Amino acid sequence: MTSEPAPRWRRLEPDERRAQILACARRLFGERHYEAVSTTELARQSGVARGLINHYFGTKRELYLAVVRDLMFIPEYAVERLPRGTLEERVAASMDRFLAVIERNSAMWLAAIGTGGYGRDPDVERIMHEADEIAADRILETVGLAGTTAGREELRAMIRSFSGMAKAATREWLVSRTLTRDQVHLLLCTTQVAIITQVHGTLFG
Amino acid sequence: MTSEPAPRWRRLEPDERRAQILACARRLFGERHYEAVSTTELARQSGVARGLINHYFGTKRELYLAVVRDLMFIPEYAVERLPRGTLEERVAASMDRFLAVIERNSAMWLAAIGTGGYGRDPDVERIMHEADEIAADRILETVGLAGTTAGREELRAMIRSFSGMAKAATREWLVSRTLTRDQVHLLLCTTQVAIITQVHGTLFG
DNA sequence: CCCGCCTGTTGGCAGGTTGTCAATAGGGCG
DNA sequence: CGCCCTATTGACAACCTGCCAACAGGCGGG
Repeated sequence: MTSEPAPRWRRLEPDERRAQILACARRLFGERHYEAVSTTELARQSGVARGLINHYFGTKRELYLAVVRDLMFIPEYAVERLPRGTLEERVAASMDRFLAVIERNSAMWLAAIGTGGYGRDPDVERIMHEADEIAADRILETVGLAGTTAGREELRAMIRSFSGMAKAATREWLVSRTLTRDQVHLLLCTTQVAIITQVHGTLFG
Repeated sequence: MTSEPAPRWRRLEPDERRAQILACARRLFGERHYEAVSTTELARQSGVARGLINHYFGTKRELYLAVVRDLMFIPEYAVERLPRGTLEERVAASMDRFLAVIERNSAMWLAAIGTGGYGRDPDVERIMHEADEIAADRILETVGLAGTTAGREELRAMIRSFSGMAKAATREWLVSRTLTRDQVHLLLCTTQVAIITQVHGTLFG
């Protein structure tokens, strides 16, 4: 007659539970900064015991790093089928796709480049650096310099520096609203072309 | 006969004590990130009771913000007596002074821009933004566009974006050692000139 | 259909951290 | 010399994090 007592908690697959906690962490870390989020609250909002978070991620810090790593995965804008044309045309086209992706995933992008808690954090810095490396490779392909050998590392370093400007510029566009999309496009295209033709050209032309 | 018992602690002027704690905090936050520094250690190394830190700065967070604010005060590279000449020459000269200052205070500079570089933390973000504003004004003076009215805000926004690249580039130079000082100089000069002549010129020329 | 085992999950403990506040004592001044 | 102002201390309460032994959901063998 009496139905069996409803289980007090459901047993999930590790991957599933992990993803659930990660999603909740992404949300909380997204709206508040590191130290303002306690594992206690994280556990409560995830609907699990606090100890489970340590079981899956080890430490609060590692959970945070997992979130950052996760956010850095931005759907890549297809590089294939880029129009053949002058350097300027190809840069303009790829930058256009880039901004389109950013615009569609603006929240995620801002969260990703805006992540970093406070204080210099070598771990976070390393993750950001890896992401910049990937972006640099993509740009090299785009502009058809993927096979360059002379001054390759310098060029990559300059492109990583350029990424710093791209991040700041998209923030001006999407957060401060002080630049329009077209202005950002012009700014980034001009700069990128200048770096490739003038700077890299001067040094290793 | 017995000399009077040596006082167990010295009474200092508030400003003096405040500065002493701040100096210690600057050192510790410079070598480790926020959460890895405890107020307990801060107090011990400062040679004061932990409670005194809260008395002077309120909270650990506010102490941190005070450090950041302090670090952002970089001795300004004199703008006066800039050589009269072409735009390129003036930009090159001012950039040279800029890099010289950076080189002399590299630890401080890296701590400042590494701090939050990109912070979801609104307070830190606001401080960094103020510093960028000041830098933008200085650049405008340098290139002799301080009086511009057409597209002034857009130009400032672009210069702030440029600051993002300058930060990343100095990091490549001083931390990763992937760029030389000369290469950074060339990169920044070329970019800045391109922004002013091509981008700003195109839009509001 | 029931039982036993594997392992996902819990809950409480120990050490450490932060902000507060009443009490203490340095040292300048009348 | 002694008073008084206030810089400074030390202890307390609340909280947080990492750890771990114990518990129980639910799948597979008998």
